[in-house]
Amino acid sequence: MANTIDLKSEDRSADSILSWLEGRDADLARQAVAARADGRLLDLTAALPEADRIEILTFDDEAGREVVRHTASHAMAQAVQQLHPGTLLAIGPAIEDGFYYDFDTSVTFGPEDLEKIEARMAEIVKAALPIARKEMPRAEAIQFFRERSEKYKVELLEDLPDETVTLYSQGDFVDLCRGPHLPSTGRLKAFKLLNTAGAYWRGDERNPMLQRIYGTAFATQEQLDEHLRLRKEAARRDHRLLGRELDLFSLPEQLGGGLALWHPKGALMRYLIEEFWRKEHLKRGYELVFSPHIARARLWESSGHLSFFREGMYGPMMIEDEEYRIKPMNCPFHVLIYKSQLRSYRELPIRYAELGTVYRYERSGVLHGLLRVRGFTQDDAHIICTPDQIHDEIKGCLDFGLFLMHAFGYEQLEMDLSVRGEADHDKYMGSDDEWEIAERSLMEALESRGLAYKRAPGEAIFYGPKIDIKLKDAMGRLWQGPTIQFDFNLTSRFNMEYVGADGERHTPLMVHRALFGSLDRFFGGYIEHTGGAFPLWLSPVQVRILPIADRHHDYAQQVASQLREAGVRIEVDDRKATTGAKIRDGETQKIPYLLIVGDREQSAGTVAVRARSEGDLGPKPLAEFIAAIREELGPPRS
RNA sequence: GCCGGCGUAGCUCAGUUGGAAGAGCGGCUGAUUUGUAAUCAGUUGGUCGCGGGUUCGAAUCCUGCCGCCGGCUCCA
Repeated sequence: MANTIDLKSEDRSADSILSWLEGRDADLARQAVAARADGRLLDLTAALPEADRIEILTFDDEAGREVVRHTASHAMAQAVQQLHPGTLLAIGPAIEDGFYYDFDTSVTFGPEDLEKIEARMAEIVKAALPIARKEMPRAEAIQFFRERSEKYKVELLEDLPDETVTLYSQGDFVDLCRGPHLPSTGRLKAFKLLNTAGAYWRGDERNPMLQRIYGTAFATQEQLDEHLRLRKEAARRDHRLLGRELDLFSLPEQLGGGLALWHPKGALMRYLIEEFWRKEHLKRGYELVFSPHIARARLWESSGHLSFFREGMYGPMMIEDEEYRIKPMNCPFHVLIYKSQLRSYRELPIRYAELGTVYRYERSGVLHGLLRVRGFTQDDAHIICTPDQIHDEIKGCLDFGLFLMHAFGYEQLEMDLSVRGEADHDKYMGSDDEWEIAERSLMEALESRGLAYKRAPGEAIFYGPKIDIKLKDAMGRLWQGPTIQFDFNLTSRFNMEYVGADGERHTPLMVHRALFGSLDRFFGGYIEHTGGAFPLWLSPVQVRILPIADRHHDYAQQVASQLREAGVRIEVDDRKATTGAKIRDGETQKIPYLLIVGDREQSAGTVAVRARSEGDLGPKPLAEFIAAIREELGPPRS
């Protein structure tokens, strides 16, 4: 947390914040990276501000981390320019967990280059170069960078609105930068360059391709080591590796990019997830529907998808001279079900839910395991209701989403409320009234549940505002979770109506809602979250029985049939292998319980229980074991 | 799609200067009858991603495709 110091009675004669702080609190001065007063970030080299209070930022503050990483990115850029003169600089910001810098250079950076650059950075750090801030009129800065042929910097400057800009320099290196920065390169403690990648200038593929180097920096070597350990752990948990090791799914080349096969164990898990999902929906008053994979192109014209989602859709196929398309979304089908009759307000709310498989074109370069595919199943639902009902419906969606995520062990959630931008209301569908009621119902739902959320103006989709829930996984990474979106587009395009109590026709409100989003992606993320160690209710094999020798096979089968009767998914490892090898295989397969049975168990009618990653729990009567796990055999309860 | 890297047995990976395709794991067979994370032996397994070229000779060099990986962009 930021250290706030009252300045009112302080002696402000020191020539910088840093020297003032050194006289006051040497410890804090060592850890300080920047300061903040009146909401403005300041370099430690700046003079003490007029403000009444000052916050001293350290690496523990988010803004402080950014300062450290941004300074690291400058040190990297300096190292690159020293090693490869003529390299042009694009941008080099701090990002979540690290930083990057984009370069325009004729050399191609490989892993060896990263080591060399890192070594040079270490020299720059050792030299403890003072970092100086300089204000300059924009025109002068343009002239300065033009002389150095830094065309990207010139372009950035030309787009800046401010008449005065700031430059930061350290040794022979100068960069356009808002700052703040550490007072000296010597204050960088622990950093590491991670990988290289191509990146378009300003993210636009019509622009030149630059070379990006990613790195990260921390306040201490221990923190950096921990971060690198987590990265390694994440790589070890990669769902593509676990998917093969646990025989859950595959994406064979012969099948085509972005198309997955669910193997029996993965399919069983998916079945269990879907069964849970369906039951929970029925419990909450949803009605399940099914829809086909293709539809006349005209339907997609009516819905507008052929205009605003065209690039995501696969090409036409002709059926009896009529153009059809594979569905990229389920919404129009649900709308047609709604429109199959004239609806009364008494029927509302209507909640249609479907596990609908959709196909979307994704460029080959973005495909990634199950997380990014071309065919996937959405857990889609559309709620159609009156304005009176909308508040309760949104709360219902939110509660449902939170329940489901908790059921899968996601405890840390972040909420975004995406609303219209201030201006430009023309580009959005729906009336001001509709937007107001929609935004209010979303906001109230979040607030009634005491959830902290981030309001994001301008982030709404053109057809309505939405809540996005993000999940933090076991390795601290954020994933897209449930989304609750208003849709003013389809209600209007399909002229959806209901007859109100007044006998008049009204346009209902429609909410599009997905909780898993994509079952495929959710499953991929869940594999990484759990590392393949699934809870009992989802484990394809819940218990494996390991007879010690052949003479125990009969007893093992007896144990197996009793467990099977109790509804446990079991296997008997009757291979001719040592018990050690069987245990190792069971642990590798991440089976929750291994039951070892030998002479002692056979004569006592017990099983020796070994729990996944907990080890030997000793012998237990079988009935006792069954009673102990019975509660966890089924899905979580609401 | 673009930039960069990679592609050798089911998996993980060696393969020197262009000169007879290898190991471990897995699979199969046999022996061992096993007590809490790998018993031993034998054996099987290859269009060296695909096509074209250079060469007396190509896994190795050149070239065109395909796929995968890290990113860019977009999003579930």
